[in-house]
Amino acid sequence: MKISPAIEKYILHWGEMGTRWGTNRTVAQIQALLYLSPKPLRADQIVDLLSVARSNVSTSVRELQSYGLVRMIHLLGDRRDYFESIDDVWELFRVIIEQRKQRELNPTLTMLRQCASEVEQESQTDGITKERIRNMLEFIDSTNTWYEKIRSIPTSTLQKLMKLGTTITKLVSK
Amino acid sequence: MKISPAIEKYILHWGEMGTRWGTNRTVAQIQALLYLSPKPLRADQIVDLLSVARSNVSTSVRELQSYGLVRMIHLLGDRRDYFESIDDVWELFRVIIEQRKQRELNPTLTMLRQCASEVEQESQTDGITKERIRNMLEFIDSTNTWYEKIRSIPTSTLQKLMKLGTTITKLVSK
DNA sequence: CGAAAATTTCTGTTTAAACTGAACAAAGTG
DNA sequence: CACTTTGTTCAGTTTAAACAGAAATTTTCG
Repeated sequence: MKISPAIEKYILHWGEMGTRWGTNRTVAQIQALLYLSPKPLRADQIVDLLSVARSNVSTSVRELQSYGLVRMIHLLGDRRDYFESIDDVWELFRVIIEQRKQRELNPTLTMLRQCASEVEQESQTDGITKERIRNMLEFIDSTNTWYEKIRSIPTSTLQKLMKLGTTITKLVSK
Repeated sequence: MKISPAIEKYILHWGEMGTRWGTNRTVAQIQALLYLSPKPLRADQIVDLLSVARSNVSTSVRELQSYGLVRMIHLLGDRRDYFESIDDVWELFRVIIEQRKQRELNPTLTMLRQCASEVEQESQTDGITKERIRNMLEFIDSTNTWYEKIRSIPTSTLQKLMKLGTTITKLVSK
């Protein structure tokens, strides 16, 4: 595998986006590379293609595996580790969303529940403040339960739902 | 306004989450503070409450205003600037999502379209790679048009839709 | 117009994370 | 069982962003 100009552009962009999505550049670049690669790649190949340190690849790949975005595989008669990314885009984003739920939504929900209950005892706290905490809790709680319903829906159904768009709103408009 | 233990917890948590959402700690903390505050606050009050430098408040508040999350207001006979956050949680998240669309989705879509067209000319690039770029483009394109349909739906309708959950899927299940 | 108040801009420092390279460990191979 | 290959861990360096404090600017008002 060689990096063509178009592929390079993809990988570089993905790396930048990665920093906005809670990982670092290298991790995102490796994911992009593995996603685009028609064959699984070895660590030393990633080193060559992306010009990063061997140790960096080792830790980055481990991170990607822990997210469930990348799998390690082996070939018969070859003891080196090969890596491949999930290639189904829907599955890819399911995994990412699931991770973000675990790391962001759940802790926030816990915090808000604590705050909401603690703040009720605080007589010095303004009623508006208390209401806003309740509102935020309710909102995060809604998105959470919504997501928990949505995540089990098969990809094909989700695709159809997205195509529907605003057609559904007629059902609940009144 | 004083910072009670519960409010402090909220603000600190929000600050941490902010770093995962593309801004820095101070910006997120200020937004949290303004959201919880029953009255608009001045820069010097924010300095006291959060223990950050005046200059830091100045730039952070500007950033929040540029996002459209915070408004500057004035009181009669008082030339100092007061700041308040959007207090409707749904509106809050609409604005955040809109920003992220501008900063992440749109540029990615542009990049993918370029890549998809460029890569077609590259005879050295594997067919699988080309297909994966097309798939990613299609996916991002779908989420984009889906969002553009969704964003104009009034909050009340969205709330009802979210409550529906998986009930809708029956409509498209076959 | 000049002083005081309020805010912004700028420069240097701090901080946290990413990254490298070397040392180390483990796993085959002749 | 030495030697090579492969992969991991660790300590130190680099880098980029956040932040503080001072200086500069703007605004207001007597």
